[in-house]
Amino acid sequence: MNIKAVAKLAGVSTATVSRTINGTAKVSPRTLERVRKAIEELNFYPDTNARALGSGRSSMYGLIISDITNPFFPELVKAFEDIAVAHGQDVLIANTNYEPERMKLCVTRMLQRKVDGVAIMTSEMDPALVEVFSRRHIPLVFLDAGVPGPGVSNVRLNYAAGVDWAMDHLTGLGHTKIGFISGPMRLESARVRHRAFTQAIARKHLIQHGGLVQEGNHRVDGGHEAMLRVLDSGGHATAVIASNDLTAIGAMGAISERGLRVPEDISVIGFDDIQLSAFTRPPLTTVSLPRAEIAKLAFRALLDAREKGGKKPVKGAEHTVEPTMVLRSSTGPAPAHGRRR
Amino acid sequence: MNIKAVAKLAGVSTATVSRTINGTAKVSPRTLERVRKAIEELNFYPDTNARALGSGRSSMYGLIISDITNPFFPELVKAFEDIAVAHGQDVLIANTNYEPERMKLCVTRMLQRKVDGVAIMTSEMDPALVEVFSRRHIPLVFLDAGVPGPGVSNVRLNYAAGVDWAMDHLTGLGHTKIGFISGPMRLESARVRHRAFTQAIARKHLIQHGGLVQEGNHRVDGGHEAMLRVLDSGGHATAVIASNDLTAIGAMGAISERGLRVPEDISVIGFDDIQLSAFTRPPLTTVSLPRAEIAKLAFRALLDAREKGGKKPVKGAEHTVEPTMVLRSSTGPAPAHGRRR
DNA sequence: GAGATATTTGTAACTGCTTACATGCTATTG
DNA sequence: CAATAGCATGTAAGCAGTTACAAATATCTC
Repeated sequence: MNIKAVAKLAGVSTATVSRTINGTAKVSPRTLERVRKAIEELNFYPDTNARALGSGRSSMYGLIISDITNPFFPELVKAFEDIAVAHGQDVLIANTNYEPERMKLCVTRMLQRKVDGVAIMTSEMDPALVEVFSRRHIPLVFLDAGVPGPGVSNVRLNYAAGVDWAMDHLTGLGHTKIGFISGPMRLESARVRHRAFTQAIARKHLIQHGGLVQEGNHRVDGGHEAMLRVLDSGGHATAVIASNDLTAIGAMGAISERGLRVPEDISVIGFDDIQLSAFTRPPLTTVSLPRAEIAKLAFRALLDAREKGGKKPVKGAEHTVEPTMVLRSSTGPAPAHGRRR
Repeated sequence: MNIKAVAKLAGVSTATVSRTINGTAKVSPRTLERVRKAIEELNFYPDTNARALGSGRSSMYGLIISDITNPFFPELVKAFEDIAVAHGQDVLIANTNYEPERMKLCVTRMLQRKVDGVAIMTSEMDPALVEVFSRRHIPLVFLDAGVPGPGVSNVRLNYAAGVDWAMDHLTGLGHTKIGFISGPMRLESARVRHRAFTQAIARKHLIQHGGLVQEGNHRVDGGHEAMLRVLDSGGHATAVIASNDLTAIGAMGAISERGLRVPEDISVIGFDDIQLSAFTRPPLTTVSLPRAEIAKLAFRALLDAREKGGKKPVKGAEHTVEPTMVLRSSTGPAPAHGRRR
């Protein structure tokens, strides 16, 4: 079952069949109808591999993430895939497992499959790899990393706005001793968030005890341990902002382990709004990063780079995604007389 | 950069290069070395699309799941992908979104890409689709669905053993009024679990109040509502088994909403052991379905079908995965004088 | 109605790799 | 040492499409 059979049945050449399938050139209504019917009758669909070989376009986008097991990603992946499928594209997903080493493998896989573009939604990025893709005119889009260049776009998260929002919320509730649990500081993305926090503190003219800022690892266990350090630091925190929801969940565990209550003794704010955060006890107040929108913008950036660019790569776009605040029950008024010990 | 360039540099034919890359035929050590060096020097890697076209094998497996956003799947997907990548294969993931209609689209995508096999880890299965694949000699593996046939394997979950385990645990703690929250009964997989529960009840000679079994939807909200119905049924449950962890989480929410405590008033057991279940309050006792093992068996089944089968499809295998009990803190002794109201 | 122009269709080269078959070369054997 | 077998390699025909270019047909203009 191939294009030749269709051509024969329709009484046209294979070129005409190809053209009607792809719409790459005008086909007269009469032949179009005949070809359509032949395709229908034979239940034909083209071999994507042959198509890719012939045209140089694989109809496939690469999507590189850290770890699908991290609850931040599934929604992103799904949204991306939905859009891609709607555009007749497939998606090749690759996990780096947070290992820069494994990133190379991911890149190789993408190159071998001749993907039409790659969304790199992780921070483990080696600038040398950008080169590899741009040399082959493969559009790239990053999540909050690097700078747009020829064929390279970026979806920026307005992290600072999210942090400001969280801070306003907390100070509005009377909190002044506010802790922060960062992600692993070796990641640029974690440093950005950390910086946003310290700037917000400065803007609010709050004095900051050193122990109120601790490093986590973006996972539950790291949040747990970091929170214990915050509690033991003598900073008398009445509120904590965690740089993602998993960290916040770990922090809440640590807090209740110490016999304190959320939010009566300590308020907690997370980041991301993973599904789970609606079902913790208490439900987590968090700054939502809209994954569907990120996916949409990322996909569009890749698509545009191809369409506008043609052969020559066009300057990539930069979009900014605004987070939104999701108020649930893990935040409340600062305790009247400071935190009980 | 193609195989011809390598052949030229190494001073051999393209056939020889192909053979050294794929190890499909003996190549003398001397030429092998020369070709290796040429490949290295040119930093060559073959175009997968061309390879697929030429050989008929795409080095790609399909993985059909319901919804990557369901916490059951990420670990499964990741394990499957890890193994596939280790075998030099890629994975094409498709979500059905629980819609049988969308399943067709998934299947078409798989066929167009000429996948070497498909793991169908979802219940929305139309037997007609099996035909589509088997006609093309594409191996299939199901998760707890259908029967093995030519080229069709199955990874079976010993759900009954898991339910028995949960029941033993609860009766051992003195519980006699045990509720069950099922998945959506239109799914075969949910019916299997439901059946396992009623059989276990019978085996234990427990009398069963009708209201103790309620239908959920495998999601948190369904568990929440179903649990409210259990509480209102007059069945005086002191323990509940949920057919997955999300359901159990919803149930715990409903319980505490009613001013009851887990596990002092009601014990709760989940199924799956999703990551999250370790971080609920209290941490959830659950029956773990080892996703990594499922993935491993599924992949192996597909691989074996190809290797053993050659052209003619070989009878598929059936493997059984045994769940294990994960004891955490959501289960405890039955309240001494029945449940307080 | 001839010539110019635009539109539709066909021809065939090309994509990069695999592989059946042919060929040449080196051991083996009686 | 000729005949034979076995091994390594080359030749070239696929695989199933796409697309540049040529050819054929239709439409328009004066």
